[in-house]
Amino acid sequence: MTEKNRPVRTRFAPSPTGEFHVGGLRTALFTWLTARHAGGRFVLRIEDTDRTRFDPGALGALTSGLRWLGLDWDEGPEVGGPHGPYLQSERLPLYQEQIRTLLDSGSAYRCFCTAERLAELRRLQEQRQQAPGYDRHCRGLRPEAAVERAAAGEAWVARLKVPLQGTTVFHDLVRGEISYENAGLQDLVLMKSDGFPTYHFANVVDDHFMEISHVTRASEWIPSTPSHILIYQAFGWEPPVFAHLPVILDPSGKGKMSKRKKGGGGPEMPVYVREFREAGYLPEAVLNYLALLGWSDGTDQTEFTREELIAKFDLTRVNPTGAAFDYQKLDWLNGVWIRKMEPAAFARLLGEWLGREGIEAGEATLAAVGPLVQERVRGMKDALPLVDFFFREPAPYGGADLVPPQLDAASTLRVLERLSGRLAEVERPTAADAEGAIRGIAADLGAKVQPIAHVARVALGGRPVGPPLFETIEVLGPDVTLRRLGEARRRLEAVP
RNA sequence: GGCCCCAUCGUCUAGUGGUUAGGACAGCGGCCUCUCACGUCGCAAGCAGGGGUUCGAGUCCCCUUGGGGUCACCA
Repeated sequence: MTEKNRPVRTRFAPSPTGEFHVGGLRTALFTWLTARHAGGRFVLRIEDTDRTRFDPGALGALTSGLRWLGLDWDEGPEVGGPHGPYLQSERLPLYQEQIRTLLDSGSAYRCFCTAERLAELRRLQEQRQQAPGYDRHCRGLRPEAAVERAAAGEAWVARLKVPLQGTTVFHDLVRGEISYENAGLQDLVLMKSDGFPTYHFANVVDDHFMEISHVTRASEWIPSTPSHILIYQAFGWEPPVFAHLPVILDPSGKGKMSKRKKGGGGPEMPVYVREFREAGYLPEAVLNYLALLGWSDGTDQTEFTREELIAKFDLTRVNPTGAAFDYQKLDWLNGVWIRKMEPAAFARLLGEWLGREGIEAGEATLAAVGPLVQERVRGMKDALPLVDFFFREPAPYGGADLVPPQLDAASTLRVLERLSGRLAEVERPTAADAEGAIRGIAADLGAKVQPIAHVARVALGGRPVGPPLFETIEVLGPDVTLRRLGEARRRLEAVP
């Protein structure tokens, strides 16, 4: 009964009230994929009917966040379209006109109850342990009398006249059949006294006139869906297909992910789209991860490109269960996508991140350093401590840090001296030269390569971990290498 | 509290009456190896509980329990 053969048109309809949350991004992604998969249209509509919560910066956060993941909209702000305007605050005349239809047909009625009366009503209900809700005080008003009071300037809202009996059923693409007894539904407000529509009313009117075929939204909207259906019925309109997406839970799995949570004493985890971007996550990884959060194609595939998602995404394969956000898996996927990058692209990205740290990196060095770390990082922030010494002096270290567990200070000093000597024999040591030198020293001293490499690694980079040593020596060049080896010797000798 | 939704390893999931319940992340161990990663091999880990239906239930039904959502002139 809800199956349609009309063209697929989906919409993402956020309200501009602040930051763009990942949960919203995931909803946008599923909505966008539904349209793209079917070759339909994706609409962006801004639900700014609450003037008290409006945030002027929110629209920009929304559009830049969507663009970041490559979720382009066919109709909406900035691009226009045949069903505009796409900001609800600019569609007020439409809502006024439509509410009149409902008022005239008796499907809606004017309510003059004041905020004070409503508050008192609620207080009494609470006191008597009754279910809260409007008591339909104005439902019985004679229409003519209501019109007169309104004309006299009395403030009013329009409420939906919900049937007192019967059941409202709808088919949800994700959960199947959902039904509600009308007796439990409220006569909800359609138009506010300030002349603005409520979400419920504007949403239905716009979805109808924008010819939306599939309404995809968060599952928190399930309880108001029967009311929406009743509005469609009051107009005599055919409702769209509904698909309520599962909530994204906190990493702990307890409660929905809303406010930022702190990892066990660790750094703050991003929750806003902007924060993910600033933390150095790749859009490919976020797209991939979000798609898997609540959806699966039924195979073992875990890595998906945007194109693969478009080809395979299907709302009916969305899992109804709430899903906990797993930062570790996102991090892993980010590493996967970093490794998939073209080396040149990675080098460029690395350069940008170094730039933010105030490190100016030459293109040639970047191109040489990039491949050394590309497969060893999961996030761009991991790259800094791995490569900084190529572009500036190593982090300060103590002479004792040079000495590996397998050697003593005297032999460590010998390693430093011999390495300098060997490397100085060649004009410009290549990685192969460096390898020969270090393996040779190990053989001479009857030691393993590991401790010898440790000494050199600390001497050159200031840390016991870093990129592959031999290549590092080649990229660093003879001047820097020999100078740092000499510096290391001085530090070692300074140890008491 | 009323109403609605949900329930497979710690996490994300596959499963559509007959499977040794599969994969991925994380964890642990081995291999690779100049460190760290990557890669690779392996281990551990799950059908919330109870009733039915059935020759046979993770799969269907009911109850319990647990979790979530929602009850505004906010969306």
